[in-house]
Amino acid sequence: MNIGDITQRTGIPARTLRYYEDIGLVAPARAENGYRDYSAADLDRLMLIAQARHMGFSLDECRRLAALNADPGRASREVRALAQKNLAAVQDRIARLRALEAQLRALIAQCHGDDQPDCAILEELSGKRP
Amino acid sequence: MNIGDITQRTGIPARTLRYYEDIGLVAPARAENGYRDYSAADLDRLMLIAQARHMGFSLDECRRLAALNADPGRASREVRALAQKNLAAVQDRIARLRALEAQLRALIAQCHGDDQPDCAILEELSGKRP
DNA sequence: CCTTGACCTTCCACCTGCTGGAAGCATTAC
DNA sequence: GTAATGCTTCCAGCAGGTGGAAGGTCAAGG
Repeated sequence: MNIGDITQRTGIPARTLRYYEDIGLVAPARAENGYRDYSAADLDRLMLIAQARHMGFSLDECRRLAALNADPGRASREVRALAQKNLAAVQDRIARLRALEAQLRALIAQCHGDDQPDCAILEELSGKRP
Repeated sequence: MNIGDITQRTGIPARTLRYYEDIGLVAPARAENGYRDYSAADLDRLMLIAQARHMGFSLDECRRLAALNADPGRASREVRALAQKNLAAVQDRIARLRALEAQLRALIAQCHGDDQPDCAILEELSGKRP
């Protein structure tokens, strides 16, 4: 299959597929004419990668997931550990963002938001308030 | 003040302060010896920027916040609008991450996580399940 | 007075995960 | 035959920094 077919089936832009080859995430064969010639296995691998990306896995984690997927002797423990690491990272980010949200809300609530220059947000940010 | 003093007072690494100068976010004077010579106003500006970065504002938003802070004729409406745009972005990211979290939890719950190779996570990700 | 160590300077490259454009072949459609 | 896609490569950039090398400066101690 040509790169365009893979794009259609995985939703990954051609550009990104070339990038994935650059970083060694996938290694399609080449046809006589120099075009990338993706095998069914390449497609499978890229499908997995596309899904994993949607689930927030980093490219490096995708690489490991693809390796595990291709390894018949794998232990599902390893896969689960990767997923749990990812979950923890996601939860951490959520926690941080929620704290941020609360702070922003508080800031916004204090600002009049009118034509006048006095602004509680700027006061807070520039540390002019204790 | 030297760059090290600013680092101590703002918590922004010297490296990053130089970067901020490169992108025109701050423009300290230079001493005879070529060292950056930050004024009190520069420090104030960087304090604001450091706080705004903590609140998730982009560098471009920081630039605008700093400009508003320095403008006595500003309308607090503008500051508030910036903050609200940021809040909306944060909320959007939280929503996405929460959806992700739920998906990851579901995946993890289905995987045995033992020595065996069969793994619900890989099955889901590689689309071997409907 | 000299040396040591901390601090400062510049430059250039690298990180993640792409994305954009230009220039140039190959293939396909009409 | 030619025009529109589709493919190739390379180079360059986005955010927001971080890392290292090579070198100038300054303050303190012996």
